[in-house]
Amino acid sequence: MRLIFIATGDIALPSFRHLLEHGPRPLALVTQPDKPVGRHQTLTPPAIKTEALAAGIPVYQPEKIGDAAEELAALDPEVVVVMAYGQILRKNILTLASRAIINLHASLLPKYRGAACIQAAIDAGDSESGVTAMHVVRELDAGDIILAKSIPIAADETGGSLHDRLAGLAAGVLAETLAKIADGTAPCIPQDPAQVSYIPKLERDAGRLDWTMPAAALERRIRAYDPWPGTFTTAMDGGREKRVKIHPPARVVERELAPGAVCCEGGRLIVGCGEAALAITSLQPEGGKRMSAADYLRGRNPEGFR
RNA sequence: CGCGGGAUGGAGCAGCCAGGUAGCUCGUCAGGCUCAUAACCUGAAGGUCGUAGGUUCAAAUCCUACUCCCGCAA
Repeated sequence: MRLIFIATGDIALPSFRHLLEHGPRPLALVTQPDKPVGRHQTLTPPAIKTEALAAGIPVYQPEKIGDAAEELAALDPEVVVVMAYGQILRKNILTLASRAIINLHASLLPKYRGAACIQAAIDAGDSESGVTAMHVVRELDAGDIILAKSIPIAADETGGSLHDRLAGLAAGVLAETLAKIADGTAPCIPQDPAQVSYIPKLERDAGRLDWTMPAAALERRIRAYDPWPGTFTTAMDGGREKRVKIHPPARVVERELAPGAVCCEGGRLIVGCGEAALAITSLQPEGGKRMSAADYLRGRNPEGFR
């Protein structure tokens, strides 16, 4: 089967490796251009690009994918697989494949269309998530479903752990989907419009914790947004307001505390919330390293979080 | 050279601006007290103050360069 793989995010790595090991071997990888990353703005390639080059797969990195349509069409693909690419696909890409263009999405569609689907499932307190394979249409994540597999969400699940598990699950979903396409048994199941939800891309400040929210919701958010985009609050430290990252795990405890008010209790840091309170175990002050709540409290006496 | 914070016994911090005996909260070790403790009391060990220069009678502190850690931004 002649196949082109279009992906940027690490969530696509296991699926890509599966193709390299078990076939069909991709004709090409299309991924986002190398981007400056980190404090020193080092130009960094997507990890999947590095793996593709190591495997001898041709790599395309167009600024706008539409610009590469002709080159890709020349490869005469039967199937195009898209996963966490990061660009909207225009019509000249949608019509590239002679048999099917499919997308792997890390949610149980039609729930959580959009970029932040993994975080959304944990944030909402769902008991399960999964990977959905669908046909790609113009509207984002709205195509007919071919196949979906689900996995339970653990009580201590983080965005990172779920990301990794869904990445592994996706490889199996892809293999089955390709098999169905190959033998012509791939279904086209329309998404139920009544069940559709859309999760917009997380904005820069989405990780700021609002202490007037119930502790249970904040606990879920701290897990959901770890490691990306992360959650944080601010505290007065040395006469300045400084940002403090909050890491999981946090635990809901019953205390009478005003939202944002802080108290220390046997090395634990307890913060009042809109409903109940949260025991923080791990955090990181601006300019410092990640440390335990007990360490954080040793040299400081926080008046409260905002 | 994108912006900024930081490096001080094992941990987290103060001291630096206005140079002059290394300090706080813990931890560790020893002893005491207690039926008991992440309780309390007493004592002890443990630091070339990131590195290299410079200024000075004298540098954690002032000046210069460098290394490493981190937040923002992307």
